[in-house]
Amino acid sequence: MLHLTISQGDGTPIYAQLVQQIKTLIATGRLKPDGELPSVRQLAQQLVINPNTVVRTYRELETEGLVYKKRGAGTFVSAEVTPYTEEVCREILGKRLDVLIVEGINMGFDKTQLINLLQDRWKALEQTKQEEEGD
Amino acid sequence: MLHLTISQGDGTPIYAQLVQQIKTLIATGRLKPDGELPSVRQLAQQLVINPNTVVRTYRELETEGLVYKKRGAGTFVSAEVTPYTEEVCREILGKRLDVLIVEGINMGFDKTQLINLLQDRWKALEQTKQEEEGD
DNA sequence: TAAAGTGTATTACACTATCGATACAGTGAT
DNA sequence: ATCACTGTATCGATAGTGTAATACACTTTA
Repeated sequence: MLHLTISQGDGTPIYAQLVQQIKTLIATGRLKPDGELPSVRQLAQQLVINPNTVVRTYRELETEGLVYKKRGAGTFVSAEVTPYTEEVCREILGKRLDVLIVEGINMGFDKTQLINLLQDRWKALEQTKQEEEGD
Repeated sequence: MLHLTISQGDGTPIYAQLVQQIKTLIATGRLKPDGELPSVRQLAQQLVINPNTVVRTYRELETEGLVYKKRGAGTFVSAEVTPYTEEVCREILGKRLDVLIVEGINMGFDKTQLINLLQDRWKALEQTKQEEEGD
């Protein structure tokens, strides 16, 4: 059973929380390509939310090419990670980096500090992956 | 007069677009500490939007400590950039970096590529700053 | 003090997002 | 064919968001 949690009442929508968590699971390899995700109803029951909310989560992930669905069978992690060209990926990530950089500068960070932070976070993310694999 | 533009009809709210643009102007030094921003009414007229939308923009910026307001006088760029401790800043930026890293991994980027992208964008941002100063 | 500028507060309203209830449709094992 | 499982589609209640209209209060300048 997947480690998924939601915080109700928090401003962020349930489906968005789930999208982010599942993305992380995929990125860190805890959800393998062609691995099956919980069914819409099962996950809904597990989290005590409406099946439609799970549907929306999966649709969002499908739009980004991270999962594919087989009607009547289930929802699975995509083997090919992304439907975008590398050029488009650079553009998307670049724009998001821009606003992050601006925040950083306004908070008094310099380039080196930001890069260090990035490296720390990357390491931490891989760390959690290792620990999970110890299951 | 500030170079501010908005795209109506685009999903992103006007006030959010303005917040981001003004943040960039501050981060790149094109708006100097204690420099005065356009008045609520003036900017509203310039962009053909409601003054309240500008009010919201400025309030957002004030909450983050980037500007301060003098009732009856105007809105100004803060001298001290941020009201947060470095620890809190790291936390905020770190969380945002986490989701960006996950996106990056899912798009097939490795750590080096992401750092390179970060450096490129940082350089580009400083570039535009230089150009503006040539006015 | 008067005028003309500043930001503030209140109210209204259209629009959208979010989530739930419920009925439908495809798939696969028996 | 049937059953039990998948995902799908549609509708609606509700709350929240984004923007506007308009009247208010403070400051500065003359």
